[in-house]
Amino acid sequence: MENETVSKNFIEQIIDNDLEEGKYETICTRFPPEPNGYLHIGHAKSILLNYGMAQKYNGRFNMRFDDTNPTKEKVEFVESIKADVAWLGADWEDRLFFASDYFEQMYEAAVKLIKKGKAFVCDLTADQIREYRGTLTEPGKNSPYRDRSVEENLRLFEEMKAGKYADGEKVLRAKIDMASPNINMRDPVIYRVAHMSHHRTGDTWCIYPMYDFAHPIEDAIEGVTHSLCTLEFEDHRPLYDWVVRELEYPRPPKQIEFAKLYLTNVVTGKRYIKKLVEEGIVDGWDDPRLVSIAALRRRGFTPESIKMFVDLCGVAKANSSVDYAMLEYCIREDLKLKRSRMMAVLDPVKLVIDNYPEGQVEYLEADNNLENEALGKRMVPFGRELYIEREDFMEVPPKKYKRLYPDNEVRLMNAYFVKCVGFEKDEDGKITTIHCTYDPETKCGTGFTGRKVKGTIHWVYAPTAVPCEVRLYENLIDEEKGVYNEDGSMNINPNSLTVCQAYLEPALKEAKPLESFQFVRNGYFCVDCKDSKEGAPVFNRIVSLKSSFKLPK
RNA sequence: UGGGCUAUCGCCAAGGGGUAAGGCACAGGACUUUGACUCCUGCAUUCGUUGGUUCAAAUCCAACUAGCCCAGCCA
Repeated sequence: MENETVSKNFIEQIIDNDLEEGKYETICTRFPPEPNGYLHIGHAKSILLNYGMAQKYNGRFNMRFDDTNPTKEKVEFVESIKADVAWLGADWEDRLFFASDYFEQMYEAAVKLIKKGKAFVCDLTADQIREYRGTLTEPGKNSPYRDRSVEENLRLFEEMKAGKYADGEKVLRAKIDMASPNINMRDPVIYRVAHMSHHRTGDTWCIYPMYDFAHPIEDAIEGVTHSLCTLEFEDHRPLYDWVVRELEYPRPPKQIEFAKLYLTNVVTGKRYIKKLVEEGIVDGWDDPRLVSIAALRRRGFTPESIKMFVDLCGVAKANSSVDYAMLEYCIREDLKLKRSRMMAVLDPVKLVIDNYPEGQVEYLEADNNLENEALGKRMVPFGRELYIEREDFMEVPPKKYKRLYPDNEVRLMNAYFVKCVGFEKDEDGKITTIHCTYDPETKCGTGFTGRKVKGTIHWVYAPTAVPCEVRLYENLIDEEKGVYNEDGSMNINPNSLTVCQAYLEPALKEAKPLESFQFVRNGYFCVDCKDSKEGAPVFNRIVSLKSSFKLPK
């Protein structure tokens, strides 16, 4: 129903059109990563876009590893990519494919091209091929091997396959047009020799197809109808179409390009992440300050929030960089109704209720989430000695300050009104203890309306408080200066990670890895899936709450 | 100086001849057992620039300008 007013993006318009014209009965999309690294937020856009289109049009979505270059690929990446895609909720059902499964068919396709006189074996070296290719402004010139006979090409290609030639000695090239203004059409290499063990096919092959040749074939074999990829492949589309046409596929797939997703103030470049890891600035490619899928998961982002984010960003063909605040908005929006709101004190100072009986403990009822009854209630211990947030008390309050200060009364969330009657300092002037009196009449839930207070603060009962490590993350990058300098260095924010020794209410001790909560006024937190040991969990701050009152420092 | 693509608010982004949607961000205000949430209100006389066609142009035409991508036997 919310889609009624939302206009269709350009890809949906193309699909609508194709369906109307009867080009395809049902559509099929795919996510085709090369297993050569970890996935990040940019891949999430491609995954959710491809999957989303298949869903929307009741079509199919394939998972396919584009493993045509054994020099760069590893099985570990296959597993991590599958896990990330599944976590995001893109369901490929039983359609998990590998380009390497099609090597035989690709070989046959190459032979077909040779027989049609559309491909030839070339003996030029890599350097020579580059020279012959021409430049952006000058046309290239034909390879001297371009006019070999079909028979000779067939024989040579067969020998390439049989392992008669060393790496780089010969390649198979498509015969198109060396004078094309599009460099991709200047007799592109479509097969190269690489004596290397492939992570799936082992040593069966020593020739491997190039992306431009392999990709359209993969799509065609699987019956992909709309092959969605990023903008840098626009120039490759004529070649994609050429391959599909020359190979005479009956229902040719169609390549559609969209702009990559960039985020402001984050580091996505692999070599930069490597540098950050080496310098010890982050603790790995899944450090919660990074935006790899694994990092976002570890930080506490949900698949739903990432889906919302991708949807909000939209799809278009203009290069753009989305404000990080948009991602933060999405996770807040996703978590606010479905997670419990707990009390945790990040920077504790002791509060003593002078008129509360020493040694007495009572259990107070608290809603886990005021707006979501389904999350239920919990009992929170309360007594004479509490911890409250250091910033919730000020000896000399600034204007509009609503929290605790001498003679002011506030509500202890889920408990009673307390009034500040004094405080203690150490020799450095640091507040050590705050003294209050409480009013039993004002107990939460009794419907007391006798008087009102302006502020509400959170607390934990000191004797049962759970000490715990809490990590607060901020932008990894100094916002003012941008990510990179001309010299390739990065503008790292020195305060991107702050570790607090916090106190949690007892219920939080039971939190499990990846479980997330809202800590009242401190934001959303998630149990670190890596660093949570037995005893108290380690919490990562996912995102802070918006705050319209800034404490003067 | 070759080819391809792009240009609408601080950031995304609709709109494709009939007089600028929406979201984020931001700023006010209301409400409040979180200074959160929620709820109101405000936020492009103007669509890269300049001309042209038209009763009417962000939308059509022309010429500019700026940005991104392409010269891997990477994907």
